Amino acid sequence: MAITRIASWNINSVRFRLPIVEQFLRDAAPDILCLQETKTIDAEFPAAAFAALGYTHQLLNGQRMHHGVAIVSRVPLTEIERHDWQANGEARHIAARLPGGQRLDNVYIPAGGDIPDREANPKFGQKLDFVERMTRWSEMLAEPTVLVGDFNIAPLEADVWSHKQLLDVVSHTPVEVAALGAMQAAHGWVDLGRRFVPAPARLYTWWSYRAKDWAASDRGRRLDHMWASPALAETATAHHVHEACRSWLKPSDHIPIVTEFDW
DNA sequence: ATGGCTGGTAGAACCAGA
Repeated sequence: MAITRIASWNINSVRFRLPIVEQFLRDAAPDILCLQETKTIDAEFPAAAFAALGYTHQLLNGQRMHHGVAIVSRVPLTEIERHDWQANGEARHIAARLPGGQRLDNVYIPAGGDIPDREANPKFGQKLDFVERMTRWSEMLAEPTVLVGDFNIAPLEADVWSHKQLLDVVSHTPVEVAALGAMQAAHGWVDLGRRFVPAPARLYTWWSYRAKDWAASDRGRRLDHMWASPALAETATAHHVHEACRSWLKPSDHIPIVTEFDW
């Protein structure tokens, strides 16, 4: 058996942040990296830079300016499909078939705007609808799958710096947490982050750019996740959050997360 | 309690992120 490392990172512009992506790939050496918020059309994706580091297999679903996802890999993979769970043309998902037959889904769930109310803020309703459609998809999904990405929901009290102060803040509201819980139950998804770092231990993947000192204030949230089908979850051997990347030059506001599988 | 920052694109008294 060998170890396969899968990483996920909301990079907040893959072109602007190419130097730190390259540094991460050198340091962490994942076999596969799933990116969200690439913010570029596929024709301008820095394909040659990734290929130069050995990540020659690339699946791209980008768009101009916003959103965009990609999977770059040192092992062969083929595209299965790309869902548009908002039915509005936004590039938020791509899925791959891995060499061992496993399925890998990379998703960027909508942030949902500022106001946690469907009527006052249509983006919040779109976010809930997106999760609802992923729940219907999860119910039907019958193959061993790893689902990673920026879910933009921090479900547990220990996933945020202050449960009480974030109850009305989009990403941690009870309605979002309930929707994500329903999605998790629909396939029996195993939360790999919490399998290896059980609550109530602190586990964050995002810190706002607006803090003067992100590490000192430590007002983090766990917005990025890796889930696996029950049988596949048993093959996971380690999980890491690369918090140091938040302090790198020109950082993303998210950090990369990695799970190792014994495949 | 509020405001605080960032990238892309346009050239903003912008938008979107979360």
